[in-house]
Amino acid sequence: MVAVRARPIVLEPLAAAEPCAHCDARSYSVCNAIEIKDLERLAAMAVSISVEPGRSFIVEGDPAEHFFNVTAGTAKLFKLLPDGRRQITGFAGTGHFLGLAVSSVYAFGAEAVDPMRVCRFSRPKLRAMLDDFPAMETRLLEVASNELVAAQEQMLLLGRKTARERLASFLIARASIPTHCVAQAPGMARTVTLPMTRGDIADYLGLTIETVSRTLTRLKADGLIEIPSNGAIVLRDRAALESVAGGLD
Amino acid sequence: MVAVRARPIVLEPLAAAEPCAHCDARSYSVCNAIEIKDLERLAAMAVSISVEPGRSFIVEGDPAEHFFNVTAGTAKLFKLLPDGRRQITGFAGTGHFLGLAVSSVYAFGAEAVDPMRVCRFSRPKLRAMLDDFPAMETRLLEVASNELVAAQEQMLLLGRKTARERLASFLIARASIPTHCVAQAPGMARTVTLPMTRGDIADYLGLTIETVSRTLTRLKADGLIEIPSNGAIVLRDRAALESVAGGLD
DNA sequence: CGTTGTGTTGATATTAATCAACAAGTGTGG
DNA sequence: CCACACTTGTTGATTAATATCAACACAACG
Repeated sequence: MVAVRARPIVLEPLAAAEPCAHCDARSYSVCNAIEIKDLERLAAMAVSISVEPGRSFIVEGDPAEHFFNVTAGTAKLFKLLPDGRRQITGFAGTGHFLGLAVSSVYAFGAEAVDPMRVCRFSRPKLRAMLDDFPAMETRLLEVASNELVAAQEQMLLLGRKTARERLASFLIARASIPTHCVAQAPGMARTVTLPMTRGDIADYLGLTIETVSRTLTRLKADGLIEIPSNGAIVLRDRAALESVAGGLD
Repeated sequence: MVAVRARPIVLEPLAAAEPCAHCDARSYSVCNAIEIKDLERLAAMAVSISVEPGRSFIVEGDPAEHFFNVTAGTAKLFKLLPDGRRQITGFAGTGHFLGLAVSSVYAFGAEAVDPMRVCRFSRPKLRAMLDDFPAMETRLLEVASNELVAAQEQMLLLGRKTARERLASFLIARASIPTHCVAQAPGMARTVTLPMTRGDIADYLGLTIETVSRTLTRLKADGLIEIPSNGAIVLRDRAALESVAGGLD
C-alpha cells in the first residue's frame, strides 16, 4: 500500500521563487490547503534566509520570536543537557515547520546540516496568518499530529530497540522521505543520502559514534547494506532491514 | 516564575455533568476557548464512557474511528514491538485528547491505569466540531504543540539520561501535574501519587522493573525521597531532585 | 605538507539487563 | 479464619550490551 502523502508546504517569498522542474506548480507555493493567490499574499509577509551548514538559527531557551518553514536543505533539532550531552529530536527537511511552541521560549535548538533556506515569520504575523487562513491552521494541526506520531515512534526506538534495530529503523525511515517532489517511485529509494555526520546519527539514535560505526559495519558485513561513501548508504535487502527495524530476528 | 497554565479542556455529555467543587465553572465545561452554550451543544455530540483499570480502549493498528477526551482518571499510551517489548509514550490525565492522528489507524494503544471516564466523539463529528468552532482547532493546535515539546523532552530522557536522572525527571514532572483544578499551590506538590505500577514506570522510562525499584531505593537512601507506600512518593529534597533530573551532579 | 574533522576498529569498563529468590499484599474458596 | 494462588515489588548474583578510552586511517583544506 502506497500512502497518499500530502505535498510539503513550502512558503517562499516571491522574490526568491524558483519554478520547479518537476512539480506542476511553482516550488514556493506547494500547498494543497490554500489558494495560490492567498499563498502569494501570505508568502509576502515572510523573509527568506540562507543558513550555512553548522549555523544555528534557533537557540534553545531564547525568546521564541519567529516561526520557520524549511524551503531547502536539512536542519537538525536538538536538546542539550548542561554537561553537553545532546539528543537530536529530529531532522527537519523541506516543508517542515519549526517553532510552533506555545511557550515564549524555544524548547529546542536548530542548526543547519547542509546549505539551507528557511522562510521566517514573526510569531504575531503567524497568528494573523492563521486567523486569515483557517485552512492553514487545519493543515498545521495535521502536521503537528503527524510529528507527534513520529515522536512516539522515536520514543519506542530510544526506549526499547537495540543498536542494530535503531540503525535499521533509521535507514528505513530515511528511505521513505521524498527528496524533492512527492510524486515518486512507490515509496522506495534504494540509495539513502545522509547529509548528517555519524555524530548526528548517534545523537539522534541515543548511541555513541563508535556504536553507530560498528553497527553499520555489521549491517554491511551481513549483506543488508552497502556504504559506497560517507553520506550515502545503499539498501541491499530492504525487506530484511524492515524486519530488523520492526524488532524481528 | 510560575507559568500561567490554561485550564484542561474537559468535555462531558450533559447527563454526566457534575458541578466542580473548586472551579468557578461547571467541571465538564472547563474550556477557555469556547462559549459555554456552544460547549454544551458540542458535548451533546459525544458519549461518556467508563473504563475500568487495565481495560484497553484504543488498540494500536485498529481503525481510528474515535477521538477521546479524558474526563477522569489516567490512561497509559503505548507502542509495542512484535516480541512484546513495550514503550509507554505517555500518561494521559484529565483534559488530555487522544486519537488526533491524521492516519486512518491508531498509532498507539491506550489502557486505563485507574478508573477512568472518557468522552468519545466519532471522527466525522470531531471534524464537524472543528469546522463549527475554529477556536477549538486553535486550542487543539496549542495542545498538540505542547505535547510535541513534552515528547522532545522525553526523547532527551530516553536517549541521553541515566536511570537515576530518568527517575528524578519523572518525579519532578509528576509533581507539576495539576491533580484537578489548575489554580493550585505554586506548581509544587510535595507528595506525588503514582497510580501506575513499577512496570509501567519502567516501560515509560525505557528501563526494567528491577532498575526502577533499585533506583528508587537509592534515591530514598540518599534522602531525596520517601516511599510511604506503593503509589505515593514524597519529595524530600525537591531542589536536589531537580538538579539530578537536569543532568547535574 | 601539516592540520583538522570525520570515521573506523580494538581493548576495556560500566551501566543496566537478565536470571533468580523471596517478601508483602490481595483476593478466593474451603 | 486460614491456606492458596497471584500480583507486585524488592534485592542479590551474574551477564550482556553499549560506552569509554585509545590508536589509527583518510579526506578536505589552508
